Amino acid sequence: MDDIDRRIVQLLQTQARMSYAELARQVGLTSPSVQERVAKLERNEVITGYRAEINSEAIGLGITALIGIVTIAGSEYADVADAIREITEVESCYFMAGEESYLLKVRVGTMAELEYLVTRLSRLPGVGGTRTTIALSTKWESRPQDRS
Amino acid sequence: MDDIDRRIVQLLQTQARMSYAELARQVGLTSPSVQERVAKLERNEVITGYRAEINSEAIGLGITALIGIVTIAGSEYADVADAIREITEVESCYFMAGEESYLLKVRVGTMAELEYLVTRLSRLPGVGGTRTTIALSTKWESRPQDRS
DNA sequence: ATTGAAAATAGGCACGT
DNA sequence: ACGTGCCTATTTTCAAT
Repeated sequence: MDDIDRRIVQLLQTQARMSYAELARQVGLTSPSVQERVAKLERNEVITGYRAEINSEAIGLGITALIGIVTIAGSEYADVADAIREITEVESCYFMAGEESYLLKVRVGTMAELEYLVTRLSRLPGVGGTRTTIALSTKWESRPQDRS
Repeated sequence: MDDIDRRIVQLLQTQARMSYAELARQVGLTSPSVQERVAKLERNEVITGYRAEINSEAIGLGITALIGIVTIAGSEYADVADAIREITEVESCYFMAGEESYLLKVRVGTMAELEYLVTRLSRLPGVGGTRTTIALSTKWESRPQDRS
């Protein structure tokens, strides 16, 4: 991980479809060299994937909510996570320090769907309670970190 | 937005660097047709960007935390958001319903950096208080929604 | 450095309005 | 007749080794 690697990562973080040729021009190497570096970054799991960013409203998922999950004492944390994983509306899942063991970011199309989602979550084995807050707007999301 | 568009979106959501040629094969169209569709999806802001997913630990940002921000009555919400935006450690920022007006997802390398970050946030004009919780682990993040 | 593949672009055809 | 969406054909650029 030298400066050039960092520069490559930085470029791909915001323009993941950039060609190797273009990357090469920007970092001052040849295309094969850059290909080799990117392959190595992928192999070392510095780069773990490439995603198109989708406007969720455009695909009928206009509501974003955060749901804290309080687990029941004595339940297996991993089992709770596995159960939550089955629920496709849960875009992100963090195991947290604090009273709420999990924090979920979810997306749904309607309030009715959110209600249904919360009831499904609250019925999962090991789940003692939920606390839902709604995002009125997303100011920004998944902004790349500038560690350069 | 027909079924083919949805399929293209779905493919790019998980493999953003897939070539137009490969996309074309998968959806049963020619490469130029797919290019045209993708260009239109970008123009209509259904696809808003392409990002490489980076293993944050690998770039020295091993700590993920969530910070709720209580704003002071009478302060301009937008100004608070603008001030927060200047802080690069804040990867996501949601304007929330509830007591905490903003919820931030932040990444730092060390606890000392987190402490410094929280103090900077708490000093911003309009910020009345902060509540920080730490992610012990990320089970998953930015998982694509299956609206297909 | 070379070869095959893909991207980009232009032009035309068919369909539906 | 016009816009739309797909195709083919060609040139240029890129990927891969």
